[in-house]
Amino acid sequence: MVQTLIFIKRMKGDIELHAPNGRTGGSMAKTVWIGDIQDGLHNGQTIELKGWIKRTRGSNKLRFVVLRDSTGDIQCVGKLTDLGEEVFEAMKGALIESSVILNGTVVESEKAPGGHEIVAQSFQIVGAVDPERPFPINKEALNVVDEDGEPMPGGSEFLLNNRHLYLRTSRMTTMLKLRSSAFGAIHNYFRNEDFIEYQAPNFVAGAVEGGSTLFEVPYFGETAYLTQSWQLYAEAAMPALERLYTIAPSFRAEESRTRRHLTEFWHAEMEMAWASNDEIMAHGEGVVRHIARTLLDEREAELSSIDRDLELVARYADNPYPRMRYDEAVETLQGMGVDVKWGDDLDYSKEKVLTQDFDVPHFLTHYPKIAKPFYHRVDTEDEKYVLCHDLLAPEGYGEIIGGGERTWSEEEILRRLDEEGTPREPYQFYIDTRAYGGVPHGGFGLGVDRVVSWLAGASHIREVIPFPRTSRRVKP
RNA sequence: GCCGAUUUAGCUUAGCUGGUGGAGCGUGGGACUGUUAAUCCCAAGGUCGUGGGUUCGAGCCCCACAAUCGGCGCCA
Repeated sequence: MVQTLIFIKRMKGDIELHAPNGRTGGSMAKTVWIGDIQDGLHNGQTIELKGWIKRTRGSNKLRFVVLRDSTGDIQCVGKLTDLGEEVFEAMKGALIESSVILNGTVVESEKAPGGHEIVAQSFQIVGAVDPERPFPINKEALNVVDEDGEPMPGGSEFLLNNRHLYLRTSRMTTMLKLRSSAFGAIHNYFRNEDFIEYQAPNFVAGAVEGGSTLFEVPYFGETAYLTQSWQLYAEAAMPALERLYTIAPSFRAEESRTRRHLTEFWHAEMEMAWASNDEIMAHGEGVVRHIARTLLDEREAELSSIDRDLELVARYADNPYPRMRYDEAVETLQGMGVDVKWGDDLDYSKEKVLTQDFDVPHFLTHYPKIAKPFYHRVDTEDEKYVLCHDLLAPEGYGEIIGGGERTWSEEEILRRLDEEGTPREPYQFYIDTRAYGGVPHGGFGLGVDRVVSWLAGASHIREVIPFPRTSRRVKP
């Protein structure tokens, strides 16, 4: 199909936009972005700007209209003498979040926020906002604080109910940009390391995580479940692709009421043939550090705008992540007077104590076999342990990676299932994959939302996903 | 699943020992030619989450229910 190509100059070169040929009678494509204006690319030019009204102020002869688009904010000045009575009145009556097209001259101005402003020559409202129904999110709604007076815009019931409108406010827009860069960084990391992207089904027949609750879905007279992890299906493809990864949603029907949990979260998972626990961990460290580095390279201004300490993020990008065996962690905790005994799983309250002195993420390895499910491979050097790892983020953000070597021989996996009293039948396809050329292998799952939440310094994981799903909320 | 809270105008909230609810933002009207979350004046806007109880009288005390938030368990 023939399409009209419009080439637009942006900071990073030419961007191709595709407009339907002739059908709309002309192009709606936008050619000027606020971010570029504030970077000085349009000084002295007369331009056409398309955007939304963020705020207005002024007198009855001079109006200031702050416009926003996806790249930033800019102050526009409208003078009665330039615009004429009719257009000036329209500008005066335009409400917040009206969409507008404004023509004017870009000037440098020390008085304008950002250093530039536009002196308007024309002003046209595209989508008006009704005064009977003004944009409900105002500065008061954004002023939500918790009991300690800390800003907590993600915790307001009103903002959660109006999430579809909250998305366009500056904090949420910033979080979505950080999130995008994090997703891109994960793809780049694994592709650069010769991993192949691979998709597993979201409807599944059985559990992956022992103990985690599954969401049931009616499935043509049968019951299916929403996947908790791609792992079992990734292991099936491991002999074909050897190094594979995905970024996909996982679902867990846990009534967790914490700032680290969602019922639907984005899971970056990798699986790797011929790999030891140490080698898998090296990729876990590699991808997390690459995400931190990418955020600094691509989103420094955004991180600063939400008051994130850039030196802290740089520390996470530039330093190796130490490894600590489970036994050592337990001893450390006991030394701190924490009531924990060997064989206990380390819950969040203990993780928090353990990580309070960490200045970078730490791996915890070699958990007792009794604390982990059957697919974790037993350490041949000491069969009390399994070859696994968790990566714990500092600043109280908790576990961001869980992974390790998999039980790979058919004989051993059957023994582990029997030891646990887990029935074989639901895992028959998984056991089958061991019967034909099993090899040592492993992988990990990374909670993408958790990593973004941590690196952004968010007050709640809800802050970094557009429409959070928790045990109490599936709307909007 | 467990524990702890909250619910007053569109939003954010004040409300004393129980005696007919105040404000800021937003909206409408007015003033102002350089504002920076503009400012100043005026106005409209409330069956105080729902149901019941105590009382001469309930936003406030008691009970139930509902919605939501925070923390824990579990995990990414």
